[in-house]
Amino acid sequence: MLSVSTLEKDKQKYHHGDLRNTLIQIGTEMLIESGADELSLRKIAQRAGVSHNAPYQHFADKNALLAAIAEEGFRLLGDAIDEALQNSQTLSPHARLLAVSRAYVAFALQYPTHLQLMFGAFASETYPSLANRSHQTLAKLMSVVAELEQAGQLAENPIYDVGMVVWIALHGLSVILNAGKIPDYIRQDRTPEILVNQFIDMICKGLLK
Amino acid sequence: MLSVSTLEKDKQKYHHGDLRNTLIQIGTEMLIESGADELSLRKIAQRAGVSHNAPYQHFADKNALLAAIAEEGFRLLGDAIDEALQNSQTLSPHARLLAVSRAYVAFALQYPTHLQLMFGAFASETYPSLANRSHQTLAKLMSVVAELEQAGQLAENPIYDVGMVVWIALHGLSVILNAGKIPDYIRQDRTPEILVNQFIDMICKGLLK
DNA sequence: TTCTAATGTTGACACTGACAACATCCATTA
DNA sequence: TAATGGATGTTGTCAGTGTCAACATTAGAA
Repeated sequence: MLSVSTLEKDKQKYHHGDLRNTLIQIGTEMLIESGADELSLRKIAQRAGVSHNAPYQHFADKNALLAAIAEEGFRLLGDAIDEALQNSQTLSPHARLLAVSRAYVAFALQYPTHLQLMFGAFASETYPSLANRSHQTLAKLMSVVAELEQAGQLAENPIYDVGMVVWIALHGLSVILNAGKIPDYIRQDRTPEILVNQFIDMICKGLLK
Repeated sequence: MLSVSTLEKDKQKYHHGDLRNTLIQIGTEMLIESGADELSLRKIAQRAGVSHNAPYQHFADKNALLAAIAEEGFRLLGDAIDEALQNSQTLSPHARLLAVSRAYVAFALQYPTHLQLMFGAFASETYPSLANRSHQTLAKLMSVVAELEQAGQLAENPIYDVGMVVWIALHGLSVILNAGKIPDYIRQDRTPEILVNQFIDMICKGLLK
């Protein structure tokens, strides 16, 4: 092999420098591009310009890298929610809840494979930082619920339970939309946004008399 | 190889007879036993006592077999719901809704990998019979909602939308429970059954004043 | 009975995750 | 400054996987 001039911009050092984060980033990209089935450690390593075994210095096994990618997914989801909160500052708590809800489902539809990874069965004890990230995401939902509470609009339920119900509804809707499991005769012409608005509103107001 | 006496009980015929269903059944068992990662066409074929390529006579590829296993999962879920309906015949529509809800979540917790498969991204056009099965499952939920309607207990929402909201909530709760994503400080000591009862009740009554 | 389509087998191939042994490099310390 | 050990990356290898192609066996229709 020829030795590479140190003046080259992308000079190839023996040590990558930040391989761990690079692998997570590339994995995230490939997951978005080609889906979870096409994700292989070796392809990720290759695209990072590193040997097929280098990832094992930073991740115990493939699952550990997937968990890190899932964690990155929660970060992205958190950003999307934050953005919705930013853009709805002047609105009522209820309108903000709907804005956040739409952002959640929009994220789910944009990154379906990510969502599946994020809610896969990664043991919290094995991947505590992943668990933390998911709790942080939930906290963002809770903050909107807290606004409703402060506005005196909440029925008499534990506030945390209200947040959980919202999360559950958003996630259920996301999964069922992604799986294409809403029959046409029910869905009719409604966009995801409209479905979110209507379904979350129904939950806010209650299904029964 | 020695020729096998035709008197042997499990004589090995060249043609299996009902390989397609056998593969689905074995796949279902292995999915329950060892999870989706351990599922391989070759292991399933081996356990069926058949060569590693025999499955390709009945399934275009691995994904097609997975779709069939997912379909079997909807059948099992349907059975669980039917059983809950049987056992609650004397109860009120609302109590029957809760019974079905508990059955749904109980199934999800018992067969977590199945649930993930069932709501994976199988294109409805490619696997129409899987789509049918999922619609049949939804119909069972709808029947309980119809009871509520006939009892005059439904708020003014399209009945199909009510059914969808119930499904969404049940599925969201199932996934989030399976993923272990309810923080301890929220979950406290509540069993899944109690969580189902409380959360579904909250949705029935509404979150807001 | 004959013949053809359905069903099952054998063999091969590229790809994958993982392990072990080795190479390179960086940072600390003497 | 020099060396030395731990962190990082590489090469080689292995069993297991999904899939394709070619072939073998069989059941059922003609």
